[in-house]
Amino acid sequence: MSKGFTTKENILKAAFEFTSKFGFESLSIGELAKNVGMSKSGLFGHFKSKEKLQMMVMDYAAENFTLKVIKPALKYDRGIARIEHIMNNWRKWSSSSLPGGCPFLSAIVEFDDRPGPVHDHIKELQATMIGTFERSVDIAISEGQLSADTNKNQMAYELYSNMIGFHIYNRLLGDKQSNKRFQEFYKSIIDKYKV
Amino acid sequence: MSKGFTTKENILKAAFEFTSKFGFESLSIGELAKNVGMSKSGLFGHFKSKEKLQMMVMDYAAENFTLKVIKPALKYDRGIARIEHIMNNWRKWSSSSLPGGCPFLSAIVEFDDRPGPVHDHIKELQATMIGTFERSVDIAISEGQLSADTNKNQMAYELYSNMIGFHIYNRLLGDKQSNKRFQEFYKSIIDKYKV
DNA sequence: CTAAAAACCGAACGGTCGTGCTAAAATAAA
DNA sequence: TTTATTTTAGCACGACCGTTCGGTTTTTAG
Repeated sequence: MSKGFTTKENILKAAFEFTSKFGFESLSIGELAKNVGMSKSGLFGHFKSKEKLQMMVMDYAAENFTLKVIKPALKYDRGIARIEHIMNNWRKWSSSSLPGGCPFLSAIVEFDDRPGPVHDHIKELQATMIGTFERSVDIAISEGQLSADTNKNQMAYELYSNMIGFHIYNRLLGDKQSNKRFQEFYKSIIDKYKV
Repeated sequence: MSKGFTTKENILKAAFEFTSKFGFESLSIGELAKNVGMSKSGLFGHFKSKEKLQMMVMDYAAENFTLKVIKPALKYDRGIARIEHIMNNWRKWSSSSLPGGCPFLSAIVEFDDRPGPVHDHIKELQATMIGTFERSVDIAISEGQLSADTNKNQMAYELYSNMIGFHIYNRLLGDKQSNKRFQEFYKSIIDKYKV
């Protein structure tokens, strides 16, 4: 019960890092086995298919995201302060904590045209994630820090867009000013909805 | 001189559509050959490597983008009107003209961690594309429609982010309101910089 | 300590991958 | 029409893919 769990966790960690760098399509079982120092079939035994592996990697990434981005922000005051911490944790997560690019973004572009369980899984994870942002916006509204007629879905969309834009500017284009772009855009979004 | 060009164009068109749906990583020469009805080696002869093929598909996509998004907008007045047409053409291109997802976004996430000529190529193409937006912003400034202290790079970043956000909301999440989200965000960005 | 269960390995399977080679067919140039 | 050139097909290659199976080792439970 214990050994299996440990190695599975090791595998998922390695797979998470690999996926961050090279995407889900390139995540091969043989290569992964080599990375964690075990046989292909031994590794395969932990997941009954590659699809299951992919989905578990997504779950692992989601847990990592929650741990590094959401949870630390919950220590701060409800409202704008918490939103700001979420956004900054997110920015740091995607720019320095990850060994490569955002695995969610990889999953999104790789599976948005491939119907199946993996597609449904990443879609659900993203919906959940966005739901979290919407809830944090909602809290800021009920705390009276954002104007009462703020559309939480719209604002979450805007915050989300800024994040993805930053990620691309920072990672692909290597724009040294991407942090500044992100911050300035964030501020203008908040200002727009502030009371 | 003529026959080769024609078939090469056919191949690139099919590859473009395939890539839009399944990404560059999944673009295999055998599958592509099957799609255009010729042999694997016959197709391969047109491109001396898979990397060259990938880069040519990117060029094809860039031409398609220019043709469908940029060029039609040039018929409209310099300034905000032109920016608006670019953004709307872009939105339509990514949501209905393409058979699948945005091939540039695929290229970005698939190659941002793989150093090499393909990485450099997509990076250059994206920089050029963003440069085009920056120039259209610059025009609007010099026409006196946007305030003189508008940071064109920042504004282009914001327009770009909105576009990517829309693409993901629309394609992966299938959000019926993504068009509205996009339009509203666009308007607020323009308003912020308008004189 | 022993027996049951879980974990792991090595080999092999049918496929597909990108990429060469050679030769035939189709096209263009003369 | 003949010749030169380009285009295409067929075949083979080594490598890797996900997956299965049988057997060995290791871990757990009683």
